[in-house]
Amino acid sequence: MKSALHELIKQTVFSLQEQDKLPALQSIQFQIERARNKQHGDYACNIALLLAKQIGKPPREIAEVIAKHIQKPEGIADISIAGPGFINFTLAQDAYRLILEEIFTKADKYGYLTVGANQPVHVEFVSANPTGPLHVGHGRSAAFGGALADLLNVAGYQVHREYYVNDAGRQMHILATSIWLRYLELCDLPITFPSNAYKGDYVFNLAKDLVADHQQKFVVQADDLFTNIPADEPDGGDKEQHIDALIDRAKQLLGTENYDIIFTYGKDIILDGIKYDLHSFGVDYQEWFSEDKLLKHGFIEQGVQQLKKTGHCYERTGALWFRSTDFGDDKDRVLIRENGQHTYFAADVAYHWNKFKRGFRQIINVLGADHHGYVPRLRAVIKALGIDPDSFDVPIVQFATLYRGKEKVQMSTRSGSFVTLRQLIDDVGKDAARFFYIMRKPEQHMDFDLELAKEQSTNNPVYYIQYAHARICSVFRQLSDKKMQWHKEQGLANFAKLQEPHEIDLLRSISSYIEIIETSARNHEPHMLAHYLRELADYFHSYYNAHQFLIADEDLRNARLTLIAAAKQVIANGLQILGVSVPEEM
RNA sequence: GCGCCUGUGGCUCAACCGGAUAGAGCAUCGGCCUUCUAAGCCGAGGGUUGCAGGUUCGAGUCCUGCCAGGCGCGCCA
Repeated sequence: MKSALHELIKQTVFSLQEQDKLPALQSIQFQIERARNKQHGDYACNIALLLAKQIGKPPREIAEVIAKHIQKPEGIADISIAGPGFINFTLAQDAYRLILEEIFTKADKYGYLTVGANQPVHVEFVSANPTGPLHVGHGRSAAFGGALADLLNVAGYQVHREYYVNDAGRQMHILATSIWLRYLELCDLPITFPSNAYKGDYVFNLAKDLVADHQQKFVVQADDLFTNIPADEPDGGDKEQHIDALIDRAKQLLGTENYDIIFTYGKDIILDGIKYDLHSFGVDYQEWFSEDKLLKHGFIEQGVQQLKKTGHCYERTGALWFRSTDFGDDKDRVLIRENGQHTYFAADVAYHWNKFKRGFRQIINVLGADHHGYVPRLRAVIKALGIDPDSFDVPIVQFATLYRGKEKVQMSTRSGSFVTLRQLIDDVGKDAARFFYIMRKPEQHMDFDLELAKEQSTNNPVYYIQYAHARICSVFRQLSDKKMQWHKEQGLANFAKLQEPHEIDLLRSISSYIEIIETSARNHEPHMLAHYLRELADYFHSYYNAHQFLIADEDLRNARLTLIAAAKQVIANGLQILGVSVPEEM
């Protein structure tokens, strides 16, 4: 309806210009939007306000000329002019009936749109290094990315969810070495655990399993281990040098084969854990794309070559640089180091080139706030490679500051003191956790009080929405008890009986679902859908308290049941997109 | 020092490419269950949208400068 009205206004103004009733003007970007206040009808158009200046007449006057010449379309009951010069449209009752019919026809597919035109979209999110379990910070990216992907899918895009597995870097070696050192501790060797190693309990558990599976196979002499290793930070040394030396020593003492066993073992178990956690959070991927794969397939070389071809690369002090400052970055970036090794950045160049080459027309890369400094150089790469910058979006998900009551919870994977996503799911539940995250727009910093989320779980908006759905189910369950029946067709036939303000409010809300899907998908803002569902549930609960559904008047009963059945369907479809379960009873 | 994000009732947050009287929830106070689930509903109080300018018919939204908080500024990943 929104786009139909937009087209209608456009045509009307055009024809008025041809008849010289309005001066010819440059094309103008006017809007049709949902009226915030229901006294203003359902839709409002601001075109007269925008034309006023160019034409030099009061906006109301222009609005009247336009309104007078609009051929009132089907489904519109009233056109009026209000306020400073808005043209307001009020939907006819019959328009609502048609929407309800469509809801029943399409059922769980209601809300699926074609605006995406089946265009392939690549959505990358979370992509945390597999050096430890996901924590609550990743949870926000997972909830947002998952909902966005599902939203785009519903909007008609062909969505590909991908997790970039950073499994070839130094951090992974620190992990392997950490596991091995814990293993040696368990085998009663005198180990001073490095300050820069991974200290989480999960490393202990991995080491324990390693002992169980391989017994003493990886034990070495303690003297060999620490001899000639540069001092750790607490001893006045450098923690980076210390750990790097230990990694080298581990490879040397264990030999390639045994070292790889530990390395792969740690990586696989942790990655499996991440997959499991995300799966139980309702987030699944089409592909887990590993950095290792980029390397082995020569993609990094390809990506760098591609960038070189653009002529924006140069060599200096033995390294290969990308002149990202040509594209707005604040400094140039190294691709290939002096020692011949590629940088992380080079891998990312290759990865994005690879995404593009796989045929994705839109690339969405959800990043945590700690990586936002990376955006300018990524954008520079996109531009240099000749990819349309508008097809590349990098939503930044801000941190959630964790609280336990009034106490701030410090998080650090290294120190091991953090709340895992797993713990969060176990504590507050998948539904509450996901909805809580999704309700906030990603760029908004948010406070997450674990205690409150737990204690007040019954006050969480998610239950409020789910309850609305369960209540409707309950009403229908009781039909037979009261020896009543519901005939949908009778309900639609008696649709005009729905004249109560509560009923109109609910209808209005239901009728805007499609637009919410479209807008939130277009803007990459799933939180809009969350807020909408809250509001829809609100209208339903008010209606529920004000009127009876299971009443003697058969015509009215059918009409009302038809209305709430439609509400139920919309709530279910919306929650589905957000990854929240849809209970039939609570 | 530079860059990005944020600043909206006591608290947590909305406000759909700038629109009409800035909206919800929590908390507080007052009402509503012999009636379809009270995990609900109805009502009340509570605001100079961080501050100061600017742009225009119109600014929470855009621009400039401050203030405050978060994050980032490696040939690390």
